[in-house]
Amino acid sequence: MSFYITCAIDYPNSRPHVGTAYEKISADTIARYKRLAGEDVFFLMGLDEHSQNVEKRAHEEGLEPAAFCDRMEGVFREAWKSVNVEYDDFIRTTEERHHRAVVAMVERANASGDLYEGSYKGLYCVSCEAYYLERDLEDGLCPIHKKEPAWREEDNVFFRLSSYGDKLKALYEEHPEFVQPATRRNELLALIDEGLEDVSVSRASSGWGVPMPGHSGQAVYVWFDALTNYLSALGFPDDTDRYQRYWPADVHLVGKDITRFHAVIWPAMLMSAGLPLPATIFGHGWVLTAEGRMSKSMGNVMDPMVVAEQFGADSLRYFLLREVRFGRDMEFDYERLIGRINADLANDLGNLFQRTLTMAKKYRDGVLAAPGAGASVTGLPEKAREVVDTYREAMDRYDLQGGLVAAWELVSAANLAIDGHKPWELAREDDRTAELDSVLYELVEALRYLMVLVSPTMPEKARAMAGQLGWSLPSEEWMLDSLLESAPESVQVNPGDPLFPRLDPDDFLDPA
RNA sequence: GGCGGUGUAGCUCAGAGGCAGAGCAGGCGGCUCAUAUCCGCCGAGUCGGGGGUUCGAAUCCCUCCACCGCCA
Repeated sequence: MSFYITCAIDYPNSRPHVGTAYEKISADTIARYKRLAGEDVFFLMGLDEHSQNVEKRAHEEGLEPAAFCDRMEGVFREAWKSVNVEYDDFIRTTEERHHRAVVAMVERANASGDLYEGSYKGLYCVSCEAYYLERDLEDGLCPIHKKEPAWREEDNVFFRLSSYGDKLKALYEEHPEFVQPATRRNELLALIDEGLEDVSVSRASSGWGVPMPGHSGQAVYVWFDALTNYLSALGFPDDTDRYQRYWPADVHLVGKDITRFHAVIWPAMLMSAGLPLPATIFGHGWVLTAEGRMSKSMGNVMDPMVVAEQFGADSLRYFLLREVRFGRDMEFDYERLIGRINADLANDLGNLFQRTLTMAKKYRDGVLAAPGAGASVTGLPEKAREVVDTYREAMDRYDLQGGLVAAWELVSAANLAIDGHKPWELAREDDRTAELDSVLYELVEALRYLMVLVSPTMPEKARAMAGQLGWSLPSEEWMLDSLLESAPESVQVNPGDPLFPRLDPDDFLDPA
């Protein structure tokens, strides 16, 4: 089975922040999980470069937009690398392959009779690249940028979104999973029920953008440009192998603020073009700070590279995914981050690894053989299988938090089993060596399961665990099914450095 | 203004007619393999307020308050 997952493409007019990274980390974790589950995964991200803000920013930097974007591509790629995000393709909307796809989508919509010329006039905020109604302004200013919008009137091309209401409604009803989480779906159903209005799909061109076919002086506006990236990365409009394998997408992962465009305009565009629809639009929550949403205009951004450097990329990833139910907003707070790292990673998981491997080393010189068939001594193998089921069930619903919670049930069970069986006592009793062998082996097996369950969220730490467990299978070959079927005959473990050192909050938090 | 959501322990939240729960934080105890870790025990919370239905309400109904989202 193939699995195609995309992120929103980002405006490169400023550096990515932790909020942007959250989306990529979530998508990366889903992609890695799907690979574990044995699926043929394609994971896409990229940049949305045709924005007037990008153009403006480039000129402020004294660069041509194209050169500026080339530079920002490096900045984004470096940021994603720093948080262990690995994608299969990186699409830029200024690429030739993308232009061809955009033109094809416009032509298809036109051939379906869904485009027409009209005139657009109103108050326009250049920063938002959007028109405002008088009543939506605050003291005559754009509510987001606090700038005065300018009166603008222009002839544009319009898309007949209004004629897709019934089809979208039917889509939502036949596929309740199309928009997730449910709260977003409810909002959009209400929106559709109120009646959709046609949308303008072109703008007067400054030369930066895809020229609107058949309308000189006009550039394709954001919908037909940006949304189409999901197709262009697959080679559309050519009938490529990639397109055949991966379209339609399984999930478009986007921020809750742009879920609407992905769940209304995008499927309408695809219907108009006669193309299959994606299975799910998932609207994730925002990363908030005490001052509100993390965003450039709030001036409260945190650089993911800096946070990853300070706390470890995988620890940051764990925190972001474990802290709240996926889909909801989360508050990014250093005290909480450190609390999670210490409680869950250092104390529970890290210490479990350390104590288990130390005992294996001390009592059996690190070499453990599989006990004969039969019921386990600790119950851990049975627990592990149960946890894997819960884990898969959660992850398949994109409940990334639930997957981690399930894995931690095994962590708890293993810590409990150690206290229950007291290997240090068994080691002193000559007639109980077989029991000690079994206990140690079952514990190490539990660690092997944990290594795999945790690998989508913490790929780097999973490799470190693999090293200590003497597990040499390359990460590409890690799969849940083979994990379940092939318990090793014997293992040779080597305790190493603590996986997650305990953090002292005083080292990170201001005494003030 | 319309639609929807939320309000439960110090904090974050789960529970959706049948004895108020989990994790974290805090307190006490136990263990010694371990990263001051792990294990166990410890909760006098008007379940936002008020009214109602019911043998029984965090849970269902009405109403009010506060906050949030979407739309206008």
